[in-house]
Amino acid sequence: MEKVFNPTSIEKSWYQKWEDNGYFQASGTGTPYCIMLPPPNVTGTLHMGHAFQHTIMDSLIRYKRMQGNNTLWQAGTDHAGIATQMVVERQLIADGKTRHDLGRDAFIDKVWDWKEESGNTITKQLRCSGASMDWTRERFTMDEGLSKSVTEVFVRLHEEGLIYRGKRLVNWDPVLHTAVSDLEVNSAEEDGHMWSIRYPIVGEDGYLIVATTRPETMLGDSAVAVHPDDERYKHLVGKMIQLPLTGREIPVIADDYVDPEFGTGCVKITPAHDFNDAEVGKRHNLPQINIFTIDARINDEAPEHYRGMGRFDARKMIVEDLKGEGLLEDIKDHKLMVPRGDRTHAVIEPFLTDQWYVKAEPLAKPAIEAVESGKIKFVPGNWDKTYYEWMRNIEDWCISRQIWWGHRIPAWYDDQGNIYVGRTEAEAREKNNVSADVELKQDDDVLDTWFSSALWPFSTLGWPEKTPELETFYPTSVLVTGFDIIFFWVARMIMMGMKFMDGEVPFKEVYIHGLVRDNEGHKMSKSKGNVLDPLDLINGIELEDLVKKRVTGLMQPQMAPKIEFSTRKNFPDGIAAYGTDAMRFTFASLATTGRDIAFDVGRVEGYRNFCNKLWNAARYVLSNTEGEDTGINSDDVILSTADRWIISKLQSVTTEVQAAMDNYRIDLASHAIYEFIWDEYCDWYIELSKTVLYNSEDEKVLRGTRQTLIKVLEETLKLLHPITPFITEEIWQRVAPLAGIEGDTIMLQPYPEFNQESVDKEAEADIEWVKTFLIGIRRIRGEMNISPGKPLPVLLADSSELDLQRLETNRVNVTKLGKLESITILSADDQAPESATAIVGNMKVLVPMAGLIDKDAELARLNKEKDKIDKELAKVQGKLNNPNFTDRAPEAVVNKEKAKAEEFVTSLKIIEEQITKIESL
RNA sequence: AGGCGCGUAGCUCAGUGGUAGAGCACUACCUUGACAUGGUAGUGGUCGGUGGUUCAAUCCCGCCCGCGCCUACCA
Repeated sequence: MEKVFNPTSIEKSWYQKWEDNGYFQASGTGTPYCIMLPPPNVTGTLHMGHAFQHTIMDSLIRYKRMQGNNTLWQAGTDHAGIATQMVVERQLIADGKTRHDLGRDAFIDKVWDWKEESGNTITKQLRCSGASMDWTRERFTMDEGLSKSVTEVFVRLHEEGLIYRGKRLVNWDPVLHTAVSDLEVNSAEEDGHMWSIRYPIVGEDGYLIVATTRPETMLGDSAVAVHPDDERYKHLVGKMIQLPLTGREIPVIADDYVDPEFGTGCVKITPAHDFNDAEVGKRHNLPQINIFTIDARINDEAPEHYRGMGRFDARKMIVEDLKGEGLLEDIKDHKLMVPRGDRTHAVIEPFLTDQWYVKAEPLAKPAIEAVESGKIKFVPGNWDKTYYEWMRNIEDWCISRQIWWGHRIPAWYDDQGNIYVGRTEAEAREKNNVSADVELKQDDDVLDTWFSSALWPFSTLGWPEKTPELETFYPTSVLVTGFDIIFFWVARMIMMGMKFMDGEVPFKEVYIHGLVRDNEGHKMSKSKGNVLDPLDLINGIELEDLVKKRVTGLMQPQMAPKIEFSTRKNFPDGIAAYGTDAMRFTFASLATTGRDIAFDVGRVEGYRNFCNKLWNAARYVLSNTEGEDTGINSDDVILSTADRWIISKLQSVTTEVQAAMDNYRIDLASHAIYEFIWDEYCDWYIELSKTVLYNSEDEKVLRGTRQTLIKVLEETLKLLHPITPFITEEIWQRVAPLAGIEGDTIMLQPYPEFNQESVDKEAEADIEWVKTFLIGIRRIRGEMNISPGKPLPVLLADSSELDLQRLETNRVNVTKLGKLESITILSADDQAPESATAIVGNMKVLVPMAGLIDKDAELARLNKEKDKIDKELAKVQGKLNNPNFTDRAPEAVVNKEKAKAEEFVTSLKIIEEQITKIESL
């Protein structure tokens, strides 16, 4: 083995081997365990969020697989309608073309080409992250089977009246020329103005003043509303208003919607361009006057000289014109919430169109109950509140999109505009008795991408067919996803799953993880220039390449210098090739529930070092066992105390890791293994094993230590494998034969189980004694500035039988590891020389000071120790002197405190004696 | 406006009703035959503030301060 762990050379080949050998496929035996991969955008690339999420899922899947479950990790990608179409359209624009130049069929061909070309990027990158998903079952939301599911669901919902077509206001993206759902609109506060406009009253001299943030919509006003109880305007209700600039007359109406306290208490009502106004309009039978084209330009409903103008230009002109007519009361600066499309960032326009909707409430009801009843559990639990909040106030879902890339809506129209829905055109005709000579035209629209995503848990398993996979793996075990798509995806999967799988939930648990942010807690984004690419953490990147990557293709090129500066500052040496395992371990250790993670590259480095530590431990083990007699298949061995101790400790860590994994606490699992490997196995056990391997001549003892080194390492590798698959496989391949284990891969080995028989409390206590002894010596060395290599004579005073017994079994250990020259046992009568002291229980470990130790330094050391114990003792005694405590606290707690007090008193006594002794020198 | 969450060492974060922990960073010493991507020892915290419950609160409850997110919004 190489001296230094080199991830690149290790990781190369394993994934291919695993995949080629079919290790990722469900075994067909054991309890079914299934995770659905949240399908990434087929034309996308891997980002930190994926890497984080996939680390969690892969750790769970590998863990469950090793435990003997029938595990399926369902792979696949999403067609991501709008996002993908935009990418291809952008490519066309580069050639000076639009999709309309190509026509629908040619354009869709082009998108498929692009999907083929780039679609493998994401799946290749997924493989780099070690994700053990079943590629043989890979699905795409627009492949044949899934498209069939989509049609089936649409038709069935339509038959039940749960999908309908309606004309109403939608969120319209004037750049994309499509409707989008509420969820695809993000509102944010922006600076704007509030214009107050005078609306003359017909037949009177006065006017009403209305305030608006969107003066251009006045062209579509149908009324002015006041509050019914507003005394100021009561007399005007029913009168008419001369709507400026249009020549139209509109009524004054009374409606509770108006807040009399706000502004003048008069509101212009524009039912075709505002969601609230539409409601008011409905109540008062007001006409909806649409004044916009699909580009949000003024249409022919408006006075001629505004026609064709963009909405923002029209706004300017209208304000000017009002000013010219003396109808502009005033203009104030005003902050308002501006809705923008999440893809285009264009201001979304409430727009009157015909769209398809899913009636949400009947579907939401059982979906709410599924969570209330505990059939679906959120982890962490508090996310159910978010879910309920959304589901209980759910609005009908607009599912039609006026784009080309997606599942075309299975509805046909005749020339009278009648609608016929069917799985095919033929079925649509048949069901509705439409004869063959009537010409039908299919709806041009496609479905919202999330419509097909909502079916993912059962469509990928073969629904509507009753496949064995569906039978076996539905309901799936856990869904791992970010809170940002609870509404987009999780809620809709639950609704659709309950609906089409006979009330069965799509998954039993939903593990919600946080967002991956940069090391300062900021959201990673191209425009901020703080994006990390998981592949760069794995493979490394030179500074210059990193800078280049971050500053090219910026929407705001003026940010480039700032980004370059911070990049050079944060990564002066670029990024080292830390490897997949180190990256995964980092994500695992940060995977605490319910919290975003601030990703610090320093952590990755630390865990790369951990990999190196493990690597070198393995190197030590192998170099001392390969070609040696390990007695692996014989009982003719003697286990040392240290052997029995580490085996016992292995049981604890196994329990701890399993408990953590079972509770989705991958962070705790990774910490437990980290500590075991570094702090127990490497720091203590390997060091203790050296005293055997380098000194013992007893073959049985040697065999015992050799086989313990091997066996514990082998088990530890298995414990760790779900988190860091590559390094564990690489080492395991060398270690397993020595451990007498057959198998082609660590992946399919049984996961370690707690074994009561291996628990050895006596050995644990013995090694604790050794540790205390050695730490005491090291402290004296460290604080007295005694060189680590200098052999020390040591005296033991007040030693008990047990101490002496432990000394005998561990004499070599303490001598070698403590670099002791000699150990002398003092009897009660012996006069101890002036010494530095360490305390092991009731025993004093003395290092004579002659020529070694500085008096003042030792006094300082002792006094520091004394202060510490004084404080602790005072605390404990305070408790014990409080009758409330001794009376009311549980006996066990009181006894514990008493024991502590005794211990402190003893230690204090020893230390005080020492202080007196040394002071008198 | 409503909801959720966070505030623990310089930084990033665990944690527990009963002596505050880790990684990184920092200080000193050490190239000892797995590993300097290392070893040994050490520095560092009134656990945001304030009341309450309790024998005992960093942990449970109330209020306050600061920060973040989500949902819905008054033209």
